[in-house]
Amino acid sequence: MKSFIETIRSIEVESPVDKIIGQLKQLITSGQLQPGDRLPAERILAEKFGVGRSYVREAILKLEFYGLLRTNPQSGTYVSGLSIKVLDNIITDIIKFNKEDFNALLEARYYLELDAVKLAAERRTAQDLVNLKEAMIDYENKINSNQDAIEEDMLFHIAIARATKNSVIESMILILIPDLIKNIVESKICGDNRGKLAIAEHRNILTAIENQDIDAAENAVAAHLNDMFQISKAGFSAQNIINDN
Amino acid sequence: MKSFIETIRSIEVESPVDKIIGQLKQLITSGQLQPGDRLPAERILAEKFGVGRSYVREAILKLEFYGLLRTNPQSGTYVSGLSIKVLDNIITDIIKFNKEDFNALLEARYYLELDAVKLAAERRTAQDLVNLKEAMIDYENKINSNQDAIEEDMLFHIAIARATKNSVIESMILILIPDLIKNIVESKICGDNRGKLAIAEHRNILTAIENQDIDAAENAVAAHLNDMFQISKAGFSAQNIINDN
DNA sequence: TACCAATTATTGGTTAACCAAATATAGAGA
DNA sequence: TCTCTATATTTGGTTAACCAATAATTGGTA
Repeated sequence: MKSFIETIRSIEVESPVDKIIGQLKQLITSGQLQPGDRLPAERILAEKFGVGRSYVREAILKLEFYGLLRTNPQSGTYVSGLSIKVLDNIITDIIKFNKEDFNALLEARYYLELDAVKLAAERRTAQDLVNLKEAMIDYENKINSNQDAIEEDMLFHIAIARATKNSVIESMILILIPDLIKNIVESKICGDNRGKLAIAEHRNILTAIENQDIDAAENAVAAHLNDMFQISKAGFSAQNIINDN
Repeated sequence: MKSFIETIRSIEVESPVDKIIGQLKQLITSGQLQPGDRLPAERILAEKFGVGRSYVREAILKLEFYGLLRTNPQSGTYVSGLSIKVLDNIITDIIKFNKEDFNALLEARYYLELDAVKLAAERRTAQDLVNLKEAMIDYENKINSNQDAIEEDMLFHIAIARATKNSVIESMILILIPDLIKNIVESKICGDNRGKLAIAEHRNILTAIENQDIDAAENAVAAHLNDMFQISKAGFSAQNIINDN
């Protein structure tokens, strides 16, 4: 009896929303709707598709999650660029959701940046090295004159992300880092001399990337991010103790 | 004048929807709402939050999109355990026009999943092992009876992501994997016997996670994803040759 | 003819009412 | 006391009407 029931396939009832999404996606990917174009009004679409407006709205909402569409209130719904940037919306959402889960954000950043620096060491171009060096020196100047160097620090890390030549990883880091650094500074996790210590660490990272020494690059970043990594690790351990009870 | 305009931050108007999402997410991550629990009815939530029901619906839709909730019509909205959206593979459909970005996505998935499995091996609970084993066996049954096993494959990988206990990494994988796997299968990048090969690979991954052998787990996933990794790697190499000219 | 202000029409946003399916309840019968 | 059935209630789904912001139109003025 069981073997028979196993063979029954679940009936795929394609909901009206999925049908609308499919058609809109088709219109966009086929080029009939270009980025910047305005979609017909929701009421018109509903009539054309022969469904209620709420279905159309739901479909549009979902496509907005992906960043495929952008809605301007009282004006219309527009096709936005269909590049890798569609992921940006999703990444932003994920980070927004997990704003409260600081440990998870720290940890994700740690591992992402380790991945990134390995790729950067492998693929960095001469231009990347110039950019990295520039960002590094800007940072050092600010620190040495006792100025705030948050932005410069960020730019150095972003320069690493750029050098990966991986647009997805770059986007993830680009979105994640500013959010994190803001939090780190506000919560004063780092002591006052952290900035000075970071100078040498940045130099180590750059040297390893320049030499295309992947292992050294990974170790250098791991050392640089170690403080934060320990915080997140401690957080997760605490979590586990709670769960084990 | 420009420097002045630069300092203006975009005003973060937290929409009612974002507030609701934040609160619901908190309830879930804090454990006050466990997987399988039913949320209060939409009308009740709307009243509690002091907003219209449509806002609540929109928030639920988004959380459903990110795999945190599951809605059963006329029954209620539940906190989701392992689940996937079988929605159209929108991300890959959009970016497959740009080969470079597609490779970047493959590569990002590769590194993300390596990170994930390391964390999973470290932190997996007994329940995680049960979930993983169940997902693995479901997959094997489907493959051995020559059935389509895309969904089961996805669920195995998502079970790994869940075992990381890192909601940021989990969310990213939850969004990327179904989209990618569906696309890979549909485009027949892999041969017909790929499914059978994957059985042994899945077993290796599970064993390593069970033994909390982090290195073995990483290697097992690397072996499992090697085909795709080679594709992305080849893409990046080709890119470099172009750049070097 | 060119420009501007007032008006009109159209847009997405929002609400409230209604629907059918799922569930909980109550009561009859064994 | 237990089980089953009929009923009532609750649920998410759906519709239609209304709202305010925007865009288009119109008419008048310089």
